[in-house]
Amino acid sequence: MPESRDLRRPLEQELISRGVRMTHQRRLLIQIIQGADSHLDALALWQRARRQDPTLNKVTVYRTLAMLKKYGLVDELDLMHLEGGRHYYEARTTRDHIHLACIKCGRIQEFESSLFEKLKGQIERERRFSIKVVRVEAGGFCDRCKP
Amino acid sequence: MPESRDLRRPLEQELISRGVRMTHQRRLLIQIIQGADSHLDALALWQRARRQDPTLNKVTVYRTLAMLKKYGLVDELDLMHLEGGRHYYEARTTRDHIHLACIKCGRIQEFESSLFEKLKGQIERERRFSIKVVRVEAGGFCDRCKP
DNA sequence: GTACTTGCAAAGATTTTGCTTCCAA
DNA sequence: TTGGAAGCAAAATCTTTGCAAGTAC
Repeated sequence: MPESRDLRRPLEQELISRGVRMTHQRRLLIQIIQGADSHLDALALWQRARRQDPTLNKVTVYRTLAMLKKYGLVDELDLMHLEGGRHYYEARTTRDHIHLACIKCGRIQEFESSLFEKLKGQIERERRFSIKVVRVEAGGFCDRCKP
Repeated sequence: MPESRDLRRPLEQELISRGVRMTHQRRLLIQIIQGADSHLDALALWQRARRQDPTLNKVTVYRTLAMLKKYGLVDELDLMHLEGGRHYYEARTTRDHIHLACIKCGRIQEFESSLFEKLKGQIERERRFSIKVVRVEAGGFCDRCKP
């Protein structure tokens, strides 16, 4: 899966270099996404953004997320819909990873694996399918919650 | 990932053996899910069911799907939300598989792989995470749509 | 200045809930 | 007979759209 974009580059630079207009709303939202400790959904992102700019509208959050998704700068996750049907977002990193969602405590773990990379390669080769985004989510019991 | 239930057993038998009440609505919905050629969402399932029983309510479809999901008899898919935020369902089969969604033509392919089985094993071992459901979805260009 | 973006209000899409009636076991 | 299930209507949740006003470049 060749990837020309340098994913370590901050989102703002990335957007500017693509000719996307930088508004202060976008700058704020991007900053929150990049600095987030956990996976945020639109509502959580909006709530954090409002602390800095109370006039920022929820619609702007949705539109900004759609824009970032369009440019492949964020990944959209379901995290097994442990609570409601919302989507979660994370800035795309250099390496794909798997999300493990504990159905008991709700903890989300991330997991990287060369087997995963091999699996992607296998799909691309055997199906001649060009992967643009890939999402792996597992639901189950984490080590702390295992019966 | 040990799996005690015999997944080849028809859904109806499976439900009865679990003491679930069999209504004619459930029988009809299960039959459609098992015989479906493609992945159905709640609306599509309802539309097909209504051809046989015009009084069957959409809410019953949602409740039946929730029940089947609870018992682990169907898997819920997003298929990369190529069109809207709906969920798709498929009867659980003996072997997990990966869904490949073409972002150009919308075609959904399924892919089985021993690498995938190995990957699950690795997760269970290294994280001591007990996987109950796993969902792998890739979006990209299929062989017919590749530029 | 101009085209793109925002805020606001409203609508749209999908799913869930409350409650009464009905039916499978 | 009786507790669980279905139907109906209404609500809840999450997201998108139309349009006037604002703003980055």
